[in-house]
Amino acid sequence: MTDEMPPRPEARTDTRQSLIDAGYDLLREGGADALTLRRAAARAGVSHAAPAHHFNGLAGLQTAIAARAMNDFADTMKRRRAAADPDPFAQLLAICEGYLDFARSHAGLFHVMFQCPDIDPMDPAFAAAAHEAYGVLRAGCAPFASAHTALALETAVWSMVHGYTALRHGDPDFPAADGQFAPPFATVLALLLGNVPSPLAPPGSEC
Amino acid sequence: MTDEMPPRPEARTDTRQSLIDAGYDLLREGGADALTLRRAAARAGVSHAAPAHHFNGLAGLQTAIAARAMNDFADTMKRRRAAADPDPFAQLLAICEGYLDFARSHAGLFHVMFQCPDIDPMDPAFAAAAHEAYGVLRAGCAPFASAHTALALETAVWSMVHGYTALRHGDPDFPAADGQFAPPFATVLALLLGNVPSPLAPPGSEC
DNA sequence: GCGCTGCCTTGACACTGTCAAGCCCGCAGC
DNA sequence: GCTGCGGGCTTGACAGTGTCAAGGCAGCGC
Repeated sequence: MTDEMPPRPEARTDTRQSLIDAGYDLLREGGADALTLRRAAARAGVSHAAPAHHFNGLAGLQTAIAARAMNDFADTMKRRRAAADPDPFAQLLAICEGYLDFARSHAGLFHVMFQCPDIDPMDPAFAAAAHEAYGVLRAGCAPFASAHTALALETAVWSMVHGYTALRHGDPDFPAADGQFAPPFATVLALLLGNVPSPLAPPGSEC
Repeated sequence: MTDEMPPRPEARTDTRQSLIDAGYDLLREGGADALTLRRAAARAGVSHAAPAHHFNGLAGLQTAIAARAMNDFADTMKRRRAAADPDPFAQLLAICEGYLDFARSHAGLFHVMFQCPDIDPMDPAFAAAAHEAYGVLRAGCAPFASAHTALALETAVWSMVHGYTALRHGDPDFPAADGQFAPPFATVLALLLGNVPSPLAPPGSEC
């Protein structure tokens, strides 16, 4: 049951949206385990079985919430970018820090978006939001890539920031597997970008 | 597994180990959602409440399983490395491919190891196994790093391979957020390593 | 022999997701 | 106007879950 026009779209989207909002808040306040169909229903003021009429079970609700969260995620990155120095490296770093920031302050949402084994990544709304978020990162990478390295560079940066985030459970001060603390992300990113063959390479590195 | 000696270590570790093995198999066969205290207990041939005497609830069992899985994970990487060309880049790439390989073929275990919000990453057995796994990757990175870039490079590679894996849900052929398919990991890794200031840099690049 | 200490079972509880049945209200047709 | 209908939602039930309390039972020290 997605967005194709049902008879009375308004009433329909009303409780549907309430359920998404309720679940969103549960995840934001209580972490990944706080989301429950029944809790979301109660908070939205409907009966415990109402969600089944709007979503394909728990996984469907999680997917819808993840789509909304992905939009906020993209907004967080954009906001950070807008507040940063116009220098390309600073811009991309700001985007990545928005990424880290969102993961740290919304661990529950982040988990549903990226680590929940049940959501449907092919869901149109989720895919569109993910595409939007990916676009922010892609745009940030563009100044560093030539045409034929663009995809690889985007993949490298996206993987790196995601891995950096996920491996420390959303907490940048979380020690790595060997007990050491990771260097700041800027250092890691510079290691990649400082050496990428680029039309706009940041201030010369050691070579 | 906790190493301090209880009165009858043998009997104790017997069912304890059975529970870990049962849970391990459940995850391997049925994915992340297949693990249940009761199912593990049934498969181990004990009552549904027995696990509570050996682990701190479900999270404790998950942690113990994750520790065992982490050991197998390290073994997978070592095995790949051993079968690879002695060239440093080939060695590190093989390690990373072991990483990807394990994630793809054991998605349930991978989820418990890295994406389960409930396990205790400070658990001694888990931490030791993670340290061991991290050591494999660290050793693979060593030829490319100078003393003062080592930590950053390890972090970069570990983050990159983890992110690359996680973002495609364990399936290397999973399209990225924008529907495109990611370049092979070797390309991405080369983007980082191909230019890292290194005592043993692979075939010269543009600088 | 006795008591004790751990391992484990049994039984119960609240909570979960999901299904089937039915209520209720707005709408189309007459 | 009334009737029939269909979708949104509720109610009620079910199996399955994690966790707790109580107790049985075996092995051990005394």
